[in-house]
Amino acid sequence: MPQQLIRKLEQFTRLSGADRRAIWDVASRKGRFLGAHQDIIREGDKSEHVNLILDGWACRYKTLENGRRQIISFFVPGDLCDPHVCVFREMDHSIGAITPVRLAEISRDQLLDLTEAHPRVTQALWWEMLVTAAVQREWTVNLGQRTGRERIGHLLCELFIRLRAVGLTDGDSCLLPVTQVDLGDATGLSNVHVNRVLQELRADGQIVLKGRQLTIPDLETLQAVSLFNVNYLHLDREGRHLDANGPDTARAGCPVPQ
Amino acid sequence: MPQQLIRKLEQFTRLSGADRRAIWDVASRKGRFLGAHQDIIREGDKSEHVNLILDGWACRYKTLENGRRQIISFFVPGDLCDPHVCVFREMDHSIGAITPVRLAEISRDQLLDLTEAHPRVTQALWWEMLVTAAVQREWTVNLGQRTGRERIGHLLCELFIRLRAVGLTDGDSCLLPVTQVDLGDATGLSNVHVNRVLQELRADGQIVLKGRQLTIPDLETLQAVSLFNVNYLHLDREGRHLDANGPDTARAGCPVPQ
DNA sequence: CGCGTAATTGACTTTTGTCAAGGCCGGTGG
DNA sequence: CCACCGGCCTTGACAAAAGTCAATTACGCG
Repeated sequence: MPQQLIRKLEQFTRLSGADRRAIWDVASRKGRFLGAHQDIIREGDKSEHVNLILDGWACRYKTLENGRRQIISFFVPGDLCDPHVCVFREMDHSIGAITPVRLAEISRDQLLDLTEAHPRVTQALWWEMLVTAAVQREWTVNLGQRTGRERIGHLLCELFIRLRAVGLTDGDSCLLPVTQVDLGDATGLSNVHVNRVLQELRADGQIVLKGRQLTIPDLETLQAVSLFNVNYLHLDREGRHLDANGPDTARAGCPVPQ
Repeated sequence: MPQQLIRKLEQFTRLSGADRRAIWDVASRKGRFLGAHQDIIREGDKSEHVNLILDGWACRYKTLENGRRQIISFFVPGDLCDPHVCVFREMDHSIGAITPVRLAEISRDQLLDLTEAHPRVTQALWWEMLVTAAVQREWTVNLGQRTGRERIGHLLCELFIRLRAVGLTDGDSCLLPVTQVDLGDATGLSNVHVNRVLQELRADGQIVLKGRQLTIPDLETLQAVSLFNVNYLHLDREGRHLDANGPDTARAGCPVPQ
């Protein structure tokens, strides 16, 4: 079931059959199902394990005292939700399901065993964690410096490319199971403005969005007008220098503390 | 010279004398000086080591094709700049000095030696890295959901509290060696608007800002009107359960990959 | 003292938000 | 099969927040 995670990690480095089986194994132990709009974990809770999204979409979010909500990141299949495992006493944000979600709960010990036995996986999980941080930085840029239209365009480019990296696109189309309110909460725009921006993008032929189906006829153009530079996703097999050797024996710190 | 780093790490857990000496040691090997506005490392460069700020302020930033710049985070003494060491082929952003800066360059191997010998330090460095990520998330919220005034107020609260955590405040005052343009680049506001917001905050007695000296007469009030919740900085000795024991021998993954 | 950077101010424009009403559409129950 | 319901999308009119431009002032530093 964790095809997407494996596929994503292989954007960074090549994994052996044993590596893949080990990932498959930890991801198949303990599952959980949630309905749309349910919280996977809430601000203030203690996070006990890492959640791997197997199916569906989720998001990290925070709600302010004045009631406004910011979506901090989106999670799609193959994403790991909270690597803070056991360092922080409690979550400083919530994670909620957008669609119905199926996830695997991976304990800290399972992860430690996995990484001790599979240094290549360790490297790949490090890469995954650092890409997550890079995405967060890019969101800061998005919210701070781009216009409404650029923000939405940028977000759609990012989501499309991330989905493509895990095999969840179909040509130039993908599912986009989020409401316009969600898009607004992620981009810092009102739902009304999101609506208008989407119409503009549609009118210019830059997107086709009908129901939950998104089509980007010309990704390059959308990227250009959205000031989207794909570098921050680091999808270009940066760990490929490891491909030649057998199991990597270089010292590799473990991406799970304690 | 790395008093601030040590002091900061002790916000999380208690360190032994040997832990502190080991940190002192790696931070004293190789230093570097930069003038204000010089780049410590630039987008596209290969990052070879972790930079520890010993003195001065720096910032992470990105420049878009249209010339606009977003400051993604501020670094003050005691902060570690780029833990991406050697996973990514190249930096996806730049780090620049705001004031003249003195920093320590810590190689990956030094860090690995340090963490292998000092599990408590490993834990603390994990905590530091996760706090950095939490700060980045909070910036996303700041840019997405707060008004100009709240954004500036929030940023000032954060900086003041971070400085206080490393002993760089003096009562209710601290140095704020950034221009209004910098504040704008960090909060997504124009310099003109930053100026007006600062005047409002001054007029309401919420800050005193003269030259590079910032005073916050009533931090609690400023926090309240800025929707600032300190939790995300995780300064409350969350690792204090480790205090009692001697050197911690629990498995601790290393916060430096490869 | 003079230069250059940074801060300030005013007038005006643009972007985005708010409010409120109406339309679409899929699902459900009679 | 159809009417109704609720969530989501769409639209218009207006308001508020923030940006831009341009000129002026303050201030630190050599």
